[in-house]
Amino acid sequence: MELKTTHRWDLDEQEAMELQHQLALQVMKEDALEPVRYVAGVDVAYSEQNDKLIAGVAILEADSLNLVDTVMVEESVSFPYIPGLFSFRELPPIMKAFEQISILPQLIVCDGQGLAHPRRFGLACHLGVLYDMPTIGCGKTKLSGSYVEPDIQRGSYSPLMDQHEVIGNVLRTQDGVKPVFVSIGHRISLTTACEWILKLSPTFRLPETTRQADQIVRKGLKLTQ
DNA sequence: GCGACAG
DNA sequence: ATCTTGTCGC
Repeated sequence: MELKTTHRWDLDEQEAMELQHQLALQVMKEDALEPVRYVAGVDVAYSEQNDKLIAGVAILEADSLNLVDTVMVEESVSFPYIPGLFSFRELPPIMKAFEQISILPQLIVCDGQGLAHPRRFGLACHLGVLYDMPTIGCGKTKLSGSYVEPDIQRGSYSPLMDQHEVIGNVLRTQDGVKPVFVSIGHRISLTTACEWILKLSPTFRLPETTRQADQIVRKGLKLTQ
């Protein structure tokens, strides 16, 4: 995949936050998707043994959820883990992985937040804006916002609020299972994003895109150790 | 000062 | 995220 904009990664904490404020203005919150034939899932694992990040991309056929392509990339850590600046640590290896995919997806599901971020610019927004592609953030825990527990049935959800602003949905993907935190990344509406996460999670708590990407990086982690 | 804090 | 064993439940 080709970048529309050049982007510096050698920033300090202050510069990174300022860049987030600037890029957040480019986030498109409405549906602007092509028909989705392929969906991508991304995940990153960390090896503290050699201080390396392993990024994995899984491409799934949207209707069957069959895995049609996988890519794995290993890279040295170049940015510390700071809540709120997550993308500056994980995006370099992720984008390196996307350079190697053989099938272009029309939608990307990220492991982490999108708009549900202190500066409204989580990893999913960052990736979406840089590639100008539809993205969804689907996190296992929340970063910011408050919510009431959604009903126990699959498909139930409640808004994730920051003051009076809806920044995402807390969505139950399986009966009686801990909900996930869904927020838009770029070029998609929150409603459509939740529909996709439900469609991608027919059997387990997390969407198949994330589960497949997670398998890829876990295997890579075993080879490194 | 205290609690919260994506992976 | 990763470090880690067993254990409860479908």
